[in-house]
Amino acid sequence: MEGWSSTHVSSRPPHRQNTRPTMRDVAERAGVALVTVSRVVNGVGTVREETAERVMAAINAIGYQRNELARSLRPGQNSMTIGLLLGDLTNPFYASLAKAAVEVANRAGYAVLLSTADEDPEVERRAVGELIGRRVAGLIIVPDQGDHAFLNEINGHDHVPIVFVDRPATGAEADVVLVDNEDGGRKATQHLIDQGHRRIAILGAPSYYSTGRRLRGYRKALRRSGITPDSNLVVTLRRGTTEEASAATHTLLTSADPPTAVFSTTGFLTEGVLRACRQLQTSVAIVGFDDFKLADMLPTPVTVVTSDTEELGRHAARLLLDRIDGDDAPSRRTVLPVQLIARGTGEIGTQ
Amino acid sequence: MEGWSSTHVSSRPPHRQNTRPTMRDVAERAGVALVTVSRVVNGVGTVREETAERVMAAINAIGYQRNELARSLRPGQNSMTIGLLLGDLTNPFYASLAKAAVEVANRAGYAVLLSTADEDPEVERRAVGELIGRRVAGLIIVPDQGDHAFLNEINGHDHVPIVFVDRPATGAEADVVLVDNEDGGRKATQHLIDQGHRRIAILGAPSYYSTGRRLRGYRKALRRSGITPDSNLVVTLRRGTTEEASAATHTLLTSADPPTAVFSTTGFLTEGVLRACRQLQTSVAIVGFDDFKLADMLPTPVTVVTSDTEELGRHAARLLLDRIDGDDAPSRRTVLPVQLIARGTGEIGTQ
DNA sequence: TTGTAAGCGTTATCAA
DNA sequence: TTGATAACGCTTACAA
Repeated sequence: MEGWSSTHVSSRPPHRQNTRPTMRDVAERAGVALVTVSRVVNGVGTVREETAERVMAAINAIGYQRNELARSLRPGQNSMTIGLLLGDLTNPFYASLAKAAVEVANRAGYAVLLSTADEDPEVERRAVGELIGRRVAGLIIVPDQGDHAFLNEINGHDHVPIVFVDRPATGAEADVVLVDNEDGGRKATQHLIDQGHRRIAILGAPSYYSTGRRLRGYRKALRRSGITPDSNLVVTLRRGTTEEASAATHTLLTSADPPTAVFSTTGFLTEGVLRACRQLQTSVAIVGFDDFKLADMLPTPVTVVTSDTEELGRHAARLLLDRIDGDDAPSRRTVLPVQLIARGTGEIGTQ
Repeated sequence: MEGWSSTHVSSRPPHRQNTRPTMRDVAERAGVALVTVSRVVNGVGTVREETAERVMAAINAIGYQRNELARSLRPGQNSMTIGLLLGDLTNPFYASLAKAAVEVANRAGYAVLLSTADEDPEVERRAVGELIGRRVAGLIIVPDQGDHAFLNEINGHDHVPIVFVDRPATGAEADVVLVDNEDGGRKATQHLIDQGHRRIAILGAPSYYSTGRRLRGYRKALRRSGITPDSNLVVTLRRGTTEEASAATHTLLTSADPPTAVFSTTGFLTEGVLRACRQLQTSVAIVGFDDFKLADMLPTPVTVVTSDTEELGRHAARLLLDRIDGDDAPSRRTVLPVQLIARGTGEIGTQ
């Protein structure tokens, strides 16, 4: 009853849904076998010049384009797609990270599946699942807090390399690309000390990795200068929003024994500090972690410590591509340098 | 010679490369047929409670996860992936667009392939090819200048819906989601007129769609107020960078008959105008198109006309998903409203 | 309720 | 140099 094996079926079965032309269509049109088309498309094996031309003509005529999904189904092929999992793109930090990573990946022929897991471990877990389900060849992740042990299976047993960016993931062992948070904290604080400040407050987001390291740098700088840390000047916010930072600054500056300087450890927080100052019509010395646009255009240009965020993304992508290409050396930890840009707010002296 | 049809092959062929477990692995472990696993995973057909539990147990035991790539190879299935093609993510406009689109898509179960084609038509064309090769179910594109007729085939014959954002594509017919550029231009200019200005310059990026419409609004507002347009006050930059805008502003303000107000038609340009003013230690009245962070914190807070960029992205994504779901009504053009936010620079009077 | 078989578009293997 | 065939992991008919 099956006619298909004896009769040469020249046209598509009627129930066909996917409408894009396939190698079979090209082959029919060029009057060659399907496998010959494959050889031409991939430039492997041997095909007579004239045959190849006929195939190419057919390809152009019907607008054939290789189906990468089918291709990656074959053993030994990867999907030529990586996954990128990070926070809110509205945060310029994540935006430049993404920009740079996409650039490197695309240039190497990889597509990028972008997913944003906004600080929610459960969302993050689901997102990773979606990406793995699409068989990404590797993952770049800015990990949230919370246990990431579930990634070890992916990275290890499943051989899907993972690179963490900006902070390591607790419970998971993989490559990490970081900025030198501790040195940044130290540099920011030291700069304020150099301007004569001794009562220096630090504003931190919740106990993320970065905040902890920046705080450590802050403490080291104080200790080195013989300044006794005042725990009233160490403020850890609950969520790390601009509004919280603004409120906290308000409290600090209107307290009995206010600080003369503030080290704010993220871009959002710096904005909050600035807004509070404006509202109070005061100014304190400020150094922020992370540079931001127009920082130099504000009434008092803002002094910051910063690192090259795009380089962070580029490096992560390059590292991941190396891993995908088979580099199986032990996990690497890269730390990018941080530099201070003095613009004004950090140079406001004590009275 | 083929033993495979008579002998029950219970273990994997040795040359296996992809190491993730498959339905076959689950089936073996649960002692059922592969198709039963499929039924359980997809919740279709009928499976006895007890059998389903055995299958689920096996799935959890070996950490099975459905291969979406293989799945989407079947007729009538789509890849559950859309493509997003836009400009430099460092531009907050694109970043919010992407954020919103990704959010909507993910929530609907779609993954997003992100590609950035930086104002280069050839790069854009290649990027579209890569996305189509991965069989995206739809495309959201912020089109560059240049002919986009090649997209008609994709949108029409191949049934891959396309939604253009921020500007229509020349030569291609598809849904478009825009902001009301002309009204924005009109509102910005009218606001300056209302403050008493009559010599109002306009700074535009190259003749992109948006700039043209904003310019038209500018002209209409002038005409309506009986102001004769001065062509010396209409400046079209060659690339639209901040630096160019700064230089152009410098030229304008130091000319024999300088304008008393400037309408800058993009965020980058507005920054350039502000920098030039600072450098010259002058101030002119300014209204910018597109809001930006810290606009309200600058020495003179910046007046802008703006629309809801995230809504732009959300709307585009929702429209695309509708199309993917089969909505085949004629192409739609959505225009989002623009509002003016008066902050200071627009309210600087004449002398 | 469960299973067999065919096929989605591609590439690797082997034979002609 | 070219082609027939199996297989990648999955779902949809159809059969038991």
